[in-house]
Amino acid sequence: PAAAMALIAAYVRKGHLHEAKHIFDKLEQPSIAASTSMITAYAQEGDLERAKQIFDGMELLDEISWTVMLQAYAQRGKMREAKRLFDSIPVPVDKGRDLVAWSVMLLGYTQARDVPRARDLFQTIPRRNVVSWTLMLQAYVEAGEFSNAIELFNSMPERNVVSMTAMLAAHAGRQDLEAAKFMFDSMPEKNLVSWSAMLQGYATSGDIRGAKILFEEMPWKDTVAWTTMLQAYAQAGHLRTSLFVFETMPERNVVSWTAMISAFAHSGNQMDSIQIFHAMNLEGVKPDDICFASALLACNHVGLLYRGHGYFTSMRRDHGIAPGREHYFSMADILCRAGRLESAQELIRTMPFVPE
RNA sequence: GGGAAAGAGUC
Repeated sequence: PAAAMALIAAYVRKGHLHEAKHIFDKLEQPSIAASTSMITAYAQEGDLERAKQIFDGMELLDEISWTVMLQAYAQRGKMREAKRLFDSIPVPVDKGRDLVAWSVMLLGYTQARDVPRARDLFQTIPRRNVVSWTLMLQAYVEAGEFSNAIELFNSMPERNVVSMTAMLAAHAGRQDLEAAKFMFDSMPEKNLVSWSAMLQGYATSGDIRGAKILFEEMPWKDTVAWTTMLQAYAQAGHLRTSLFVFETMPERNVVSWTAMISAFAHSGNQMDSIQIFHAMNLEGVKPDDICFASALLACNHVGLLYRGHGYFTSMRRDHGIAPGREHYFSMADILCRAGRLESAQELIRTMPFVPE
């Protein structure tokens, strides 16, 4: 049973819902933890119905199972459902409401760009911690309410490396290199994310020289940092250097590959993009929706009808990815360029989105 | 043994 739990947790973490379910189904008396893991697994798949089914079938619920179900709704933007559930969570009179549940709600409103509700909720939290404050900061940042973000940051009772990095990243996002650097230099503790955020600050400000210097000073580098550097060169038009970074980095994930595909496509080398896309498949790195969008864009620009169509159909068939708007539009564009107007119209007519 | 905040790719 304990071993089964460890297995389920491992499968869920890797996104292997089927394997997790297989083990879960064999348990006669699933523990709260096992059921909670399965809720997480279904929520990851976007299958809220099954997630709720498990939740409703549980005899005992604890703080974590409530919060996981809450998160399932909040992550999918179902804030009305989330709020209903939140209000039905029993609150122990002595301890008060679980802070994590507050955080999940706050994050949900942030992702919904609902600053008024986020602020209301934030002000209702009886004992805010640094996570609550950082979430509220992020709500302002993502809604573009920068002066509110600054004001909140300055009034935070406590800051840590995460909240300071969030503020640093906000400065970087506005290309305020001075403010970002000032924050970076004033941080008593820096981790890989802080360094990476600073690196991104240089990159988006077009200071490729500063980016390179910082990159070489970094005490640790992961794939995110390497890809940021790759992208910095690509955006500055240094395609050769970008490719050099790509070939030098110790590991490449789907984001690094996609950055390279786009770098070639944006510089007019669409055939190189397509070669990179193939090399990625040969390496066994699974393309995701964004990667397919980039590959389709490259096909579109050089008018590769059959290849483009091959990618488009392969998305669902081989990778289980539902084509989104941009995939349909790219594909329709490819068809148009090839003179297949009626096929293009048919595709747009049958796509599961409202055409604009 | 299961839950919350910060950094990279498309537009």
